[in-house]
Amino acid sequence: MSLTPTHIHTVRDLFFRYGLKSMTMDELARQLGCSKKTIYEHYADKKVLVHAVLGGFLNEHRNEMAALDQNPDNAIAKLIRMAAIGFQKMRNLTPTILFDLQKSYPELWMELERYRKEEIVEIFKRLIERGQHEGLIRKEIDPSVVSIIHLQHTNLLLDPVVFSHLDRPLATIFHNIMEVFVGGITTPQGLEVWNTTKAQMNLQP
Amino acid sequence: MSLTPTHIHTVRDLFFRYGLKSMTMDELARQLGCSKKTIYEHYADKKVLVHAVLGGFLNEHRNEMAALDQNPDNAIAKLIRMAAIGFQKMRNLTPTILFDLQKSYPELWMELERYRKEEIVEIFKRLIERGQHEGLIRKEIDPSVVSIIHLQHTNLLLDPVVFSHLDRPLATIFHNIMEVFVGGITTPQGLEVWNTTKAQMNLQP
DNA sequence: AACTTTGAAAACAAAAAAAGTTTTCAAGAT
DNA sequence: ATCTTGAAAACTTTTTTTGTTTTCAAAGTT
Repeated sequence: MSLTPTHIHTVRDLFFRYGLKSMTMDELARQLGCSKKTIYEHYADKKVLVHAVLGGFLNEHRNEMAALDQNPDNAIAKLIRMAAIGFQKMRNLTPTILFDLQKSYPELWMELERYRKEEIVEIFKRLIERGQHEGLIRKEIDPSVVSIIHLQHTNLLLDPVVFSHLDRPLATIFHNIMEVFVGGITTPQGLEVWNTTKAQMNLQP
Repeated sequence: MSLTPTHIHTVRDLFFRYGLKSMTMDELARQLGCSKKTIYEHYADKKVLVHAVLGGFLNEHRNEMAALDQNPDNAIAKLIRMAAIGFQKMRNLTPTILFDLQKSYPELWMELERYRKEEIVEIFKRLIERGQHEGLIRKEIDPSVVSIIHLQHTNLLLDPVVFSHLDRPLATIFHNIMEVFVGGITTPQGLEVWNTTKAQMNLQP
């Protein structure tokens, strides 16, 4: 048996839904309808499997970001689209899986942290700089500082204490965060772009 | 040290957030800022602790139901309020904790199932009968059948596949479910009651 | 029709982790 | 000064999980 992409996607679902600890290899095999032997033929051990699944998740995001980076939108529009994708992906990261990652796969956890703190922040920093050249973002804004602020905004979604008791759709929370953030960094011209972009946007993909 | 109600509430939070398996006794002690010894002075073993926490959760619900049952509302209003509380409580039950319960504490899982399938369904059945006597619910409705339908409605909230991809607030989902359910069982007079009750209701407590 | 191959299912050993117990020790109470 | 308390940490025991191996039956092959 060959463990198709569909299978690996099922594994991701299970890991994300029940956490890495609760989802044992036996349970995984049972849910996939295959034997453990088959899993171990494709993945040396559980750690490799977990890395493959989360690495895939991260790569997906990396690719989406790269694709967006290609297109010829203005900086503000890009920034918003990228943020939307980031927020959308965040919601899959439940407290359980984050907890299990930190505890049992610290290297992978650090890799995810690094990805966010370095790669993503770097992309946003460059976007903000571009926005400044385009005259859409105010010159007083320090791109390094502000891109970290954005990272912290996305972090808020991971903390169940912050917004979840409000019982608002992610779209609403996203919208408000962007309203503050974009409003806070744009020139009058940039604000116009934000208003038109906003009108076109559809957060649920 | 005495493990105050605050502490036990923290334990509940941790169990609900991270699941029963990921939350080990060591981790629990660490988070509570006490020693395992202290925990074991109050609870013979982890099973007892888990039972205490989830028993408390269930009892809370039982008491809220009993309190509502006392007040002199009409059957429709009661039914809606009770449903609202039930839905509200449901959202705490993440896939992880349900999975861990079924796997590691099957007796407790069965007790929760029994509570919902017997006690709660019984309460709703009686309410529907009362509603029929009050002329608010149609006589063709079979209380036994319809109270089970309601149970199944609440079950839908536990399945992450059903509604969560919609990214709607619980309040919206609740409202729609009740719109269908109440609309489906009421007499014209009952429908009026539902419309006025609806206006007063505030789902976020 | 005998013979391979395949892979699920189950049994297994080895390793890891968690439960539960005991010891240590320092801070506060008596 | 002595006693008590309980966190912290060390420790043992039990349980769970991992990862491997074996069994066996169904499907395909010659």
